[in-house]
Amino acid sequence: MSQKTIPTIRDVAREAGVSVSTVSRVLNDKDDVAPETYEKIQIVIQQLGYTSNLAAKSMRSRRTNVIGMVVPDVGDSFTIQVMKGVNRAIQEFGQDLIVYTGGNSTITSWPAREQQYVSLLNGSITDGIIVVAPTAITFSTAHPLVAVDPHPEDIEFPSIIATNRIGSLAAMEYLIGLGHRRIGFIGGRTDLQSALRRFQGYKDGLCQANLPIEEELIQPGDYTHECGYVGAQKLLSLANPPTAIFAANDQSAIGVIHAAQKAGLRVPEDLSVMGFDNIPEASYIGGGLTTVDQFIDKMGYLAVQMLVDLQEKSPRENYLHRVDTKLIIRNTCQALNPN
Amino acid sequence: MSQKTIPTIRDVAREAGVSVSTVSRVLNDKDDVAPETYEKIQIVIQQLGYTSNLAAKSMRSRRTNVIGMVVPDVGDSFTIQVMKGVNRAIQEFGQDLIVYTGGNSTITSWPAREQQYVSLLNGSITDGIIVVAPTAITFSTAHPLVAVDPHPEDIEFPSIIATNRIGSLAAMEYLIGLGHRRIGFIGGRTDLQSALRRFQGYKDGLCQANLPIEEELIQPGDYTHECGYVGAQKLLSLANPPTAIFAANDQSAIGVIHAAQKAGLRVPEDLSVMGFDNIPEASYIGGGLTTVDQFIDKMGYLAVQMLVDLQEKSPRENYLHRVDTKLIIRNTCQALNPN
DNA sequence: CTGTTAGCGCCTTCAC
DNA sequence: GTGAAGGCGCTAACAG
Repeated sequence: MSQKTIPTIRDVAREAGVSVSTVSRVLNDKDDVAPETYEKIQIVIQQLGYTSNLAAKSMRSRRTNVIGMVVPDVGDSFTIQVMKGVNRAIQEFGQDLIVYTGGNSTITSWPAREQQYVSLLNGSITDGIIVVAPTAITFSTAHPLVAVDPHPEDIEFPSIIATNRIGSLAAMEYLIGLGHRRIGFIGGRTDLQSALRRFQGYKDGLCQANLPIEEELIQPGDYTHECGYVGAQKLLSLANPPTAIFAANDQSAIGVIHAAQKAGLRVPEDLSVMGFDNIPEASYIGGGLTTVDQFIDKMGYLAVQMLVDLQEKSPRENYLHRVDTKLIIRNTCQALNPN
Repeated sequence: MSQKTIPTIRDVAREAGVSVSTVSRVLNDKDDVAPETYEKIQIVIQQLGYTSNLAAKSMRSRRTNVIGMVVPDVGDSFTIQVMKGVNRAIQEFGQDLIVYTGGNSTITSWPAREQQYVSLLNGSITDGIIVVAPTAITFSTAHPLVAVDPHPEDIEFPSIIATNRIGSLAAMEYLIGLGHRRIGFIGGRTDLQSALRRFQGYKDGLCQANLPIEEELIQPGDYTHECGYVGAQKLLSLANPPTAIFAANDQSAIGVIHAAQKAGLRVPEDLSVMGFDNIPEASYIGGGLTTVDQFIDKMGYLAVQMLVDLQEKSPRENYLHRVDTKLIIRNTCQALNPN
């Protein structure tokens, strides 16, 4: 808050005794500027503390080297993981990053606002944009766009998706391999693709082993700690309770563990618990939560990479990028002891 | 990616058979526009999927209702906590949020880039800005700016700081109250104000109890898990090892616990461990990490509140806002058993 | 090498 | 109530 008035390119020009365009040239390393002129202008820029106005700049020029990101909520753990990967990538690629989120929850629905934010940023401030968990089915933008974990099936933009079903299936195979036959499931937010596919993996896993899908073993959820806690309580109070519980994400798996502890059950001796996500906390829970890593941060990293690719080259064929999942075996699952 | 060409205000005007200025008026709910004209324009906007260009818009008008945030790293846990609070606040205040971080680590130093980002955003795209853990000592901006946990002492802008020293002192009083006399310390990043003040609290705590400050009990650190691990190993291999270790943040406290486990020590039976921050993971570590909550998210929330205040009213007196810390007693500290 | 001339898309006077 | 003109700060031709 030193100077109350922000210097413009014109101030620099006047001070340096040159024209605005010359200043613009040194600003963008364009054309050839006489070394002395260059020097002089640099000095003036320095002493005036001049910074080019992003708004004005991006209105005229093509490349801004700023990548945009539209997220539903900067506090969400999935989003945060993605951001970490994105952060890593922008440093590597020498880009700047703008994360946009709207708190202005007026009339419009989220899909509509999503689209609004995209066209707000992309092509004006940013020259490429990442949308996290988009629910909109189409975006109107002239600049590259990459979606991370999109909700709709029939999207028409490049996107990065996790192999949720496969990871979930692997988890089930592991549990079944340990001898578990009654496996409870805590669902995720049904409005998210990821949750649906994890659920599918659960069912496929049972099917594959010729085990029945029992309604009473399936609890709805919403990816929160609480739903895991509540769901587990219900499952554990069943006449014939499950010997293992598979939660659609780590957050709810933690809830399950807490519910088990509350009920006096030991994990994994009395109950095996499987999560999904491998969030940072996971390695600390009850000696290490067995879970499925879906490398969320890698998704963010890849998104940036795709964007940069898209900017350089023209659209490639490979529009859908799958990120592998991996079963992380820790200490919350154990073989069913035959009693 | 439906339409390849983005509609401008002019397209809307032409389509609706009015002038640009009229469209601008309905866009901003300015003046009086004939209801029918208003209606018609709204419809055209809808069907064209028009969104006003942020860059152009913010270049002309005063209020954008967008709050900016400049952060060193969107992946950093402190930053994330702050963002959570900010996110909560913007929803409440009906603002949008732009988080800016630069990966373009070219020539310039971080303080310089910090300043650059601020003037880049503020006044052009945003009409108020939050800088997290700024290291710059001054900013040139005409619009409100609030700093969260600033590094320098002699800042001249409104800021929100945690009462690090007091919280740290409380932690020490607690440990000493439990009977500990040899208390190890794992330091934090010395370039951060917070770390310095936590260290001060450690020393003050010892002083206050007439205990000596012993160099060998103090390990340098950098707020990482690893430094906690390494530091603890050194402390525990001392001829006369400490009975308690106070780490400058939770992350390193977790490292301490891991080192203790590795060394076959039980926490808290054989070693008490105290953290600082109360990050989400904290409640899961070893039955719950005893730590000091500095309500980081609250700092973010307050920052937004101050900003909005600053925008409405003129500068107030209360430029420095302290956020309380609170000792969170969990299960990693216990009374020294006299053996 | 450098200055001049046009705008980018939008908002804001000022007329009508 | 509405349109026309001017300009925000900047970059991209085009002249010199």
